[in-house]
Amino acid sequence: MERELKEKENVIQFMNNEQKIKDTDFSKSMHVAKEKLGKLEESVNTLKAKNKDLEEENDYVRNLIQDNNLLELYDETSNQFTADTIECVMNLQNNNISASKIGEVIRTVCSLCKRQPNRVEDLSKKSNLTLYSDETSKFGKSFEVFAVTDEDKNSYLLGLREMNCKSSETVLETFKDILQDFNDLCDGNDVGFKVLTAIKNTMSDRASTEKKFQNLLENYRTTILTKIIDGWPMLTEEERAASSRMNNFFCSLHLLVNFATVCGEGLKKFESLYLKDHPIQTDDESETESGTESGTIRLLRTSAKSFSRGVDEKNGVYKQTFKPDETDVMTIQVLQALFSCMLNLLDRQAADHLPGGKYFSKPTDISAESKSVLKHNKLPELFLSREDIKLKLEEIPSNAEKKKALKSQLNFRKNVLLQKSDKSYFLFSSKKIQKTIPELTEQLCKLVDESKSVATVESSSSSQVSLLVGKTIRHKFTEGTFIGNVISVVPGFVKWYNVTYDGDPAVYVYQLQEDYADGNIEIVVRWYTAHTVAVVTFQFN
DNA sequence: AATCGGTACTCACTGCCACT
DNA sequence: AGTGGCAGTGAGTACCGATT
Repeated sequence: MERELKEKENVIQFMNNEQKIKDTDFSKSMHVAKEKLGKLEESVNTLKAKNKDLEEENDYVRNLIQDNNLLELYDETSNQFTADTIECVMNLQNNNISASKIGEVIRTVCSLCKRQPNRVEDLSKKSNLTLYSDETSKFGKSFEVFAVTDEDKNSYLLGLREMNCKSSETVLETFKDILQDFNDLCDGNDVGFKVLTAIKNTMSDRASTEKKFQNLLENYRTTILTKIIDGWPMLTEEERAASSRMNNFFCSLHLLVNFATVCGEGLKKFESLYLKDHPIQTDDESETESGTESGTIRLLRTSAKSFSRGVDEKNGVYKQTFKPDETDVMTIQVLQALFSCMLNLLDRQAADHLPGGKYFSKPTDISAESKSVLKHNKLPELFLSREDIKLKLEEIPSNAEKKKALKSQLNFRKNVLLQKSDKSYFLFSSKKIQKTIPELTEQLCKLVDESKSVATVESSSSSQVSLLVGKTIRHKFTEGTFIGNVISVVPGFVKWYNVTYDGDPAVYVYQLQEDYADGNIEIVVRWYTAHTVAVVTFQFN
């Protein structure tokens, strides 16, 4: 019995051992299987990724093919015809294809290539356009550029023509020519005239020819209106006047530049007056009167070179301190002199916007009509710069030289000016294929455009913040005059201001602009009132 | 007819920088 | 060290139209 038990035990032990060996075998093979599985999973993953890549590429290529079906004659983002299109039209015209047939030619050729031209903007259906015009002369030739913006501030080039003379009549004739071309181009729909009637505003510099041109244009537009508008004789006198009236605006950048010029002249006058009373003891006679530039500006220019960061790194002295000193009295005199000069200029150049001017009261109908007006007249210059590039390029005889010139221009913008833009604009080749001269030209034009363009979207916030905020005012009440600080505009109520007055902790709310217009508020300089400096009035007449 | 106000271009000069 | 190219600057000039 005992032996039997032992034998069984032995058998069990043997079986156990056997089992153990089998277990390890199993775990071993299990491990191998797991490894295999891992490897398989990995390969599945890579295959999946590959598949995804391929799918994306497929999509991309499919899009590309679809895109390619559409021939881009018109750039939707910049709202202009592409340079290629313009060049194409010019070439067609050079080959004696009549203007009225050009559209048909392009369409036919497109269908031959199994492609479709994209849409073309219809200016004649818009309203309240703004006409920009600017004259320029190069090497004795005069050019006039006409451009238009719509209410969304999209810009269109109407035409760039050479003129034999720059009188206002010639400008008008040139403009009529362009409109006539529009008419011819669109087969008897009077499109040019419709565009003309849609133009409600003009923007230009203050050249006397431009002013005269605006008058001539207004008259011409009225005569066209009588022909275009059905039932013109039925309209009342006011309705006729309203639709024939145009708003003339002038470039505010020119105004800024003129500020500088006027200030320079004012300073010069001030200096000569001052030097009469306070002759400078100097051995060098030539130092006193030299040139027509005012000494102050010259000093500013020199010190800008020595003191400002970036102008001249070697001489950089960055620290600046402002504190009251004995020259402040004169500073006030100089400032008053300058302000009187600026006032003089504003009287002349901004009369329309000052009291008594036609835009002073801000009639609501005008602000609706003038939605399309930009604040400056840079648009014609922009189109002109493109033309300039092409003209200059034509002067270069060989294609290799042309390419070289374009490349160096692009390199200059990239490496020297450090112009930030789409990186592809700086490349000379794409996918190992050298770019053509028109392509490079277009890149350069785009870069020049970008560097010239300013944000045309006016920041509403900055224009809303009143100049009064943060100023010290002398506020006249029936009870007397109080000195106060304008803290802020009441949120949500632009016309209302929070004001505190000296010796009174309370915050008051007033419509300061009305009081300012009535002459009950003066903006004062704190320091000036504290020291009660006797101010010498200074006038240029 | 002369002057003024306004715009734009050309020319000469200057200082800076890179290249030789 | 000398030189050429380049941009910025001021002066001069042309031109147009309005005003005196």
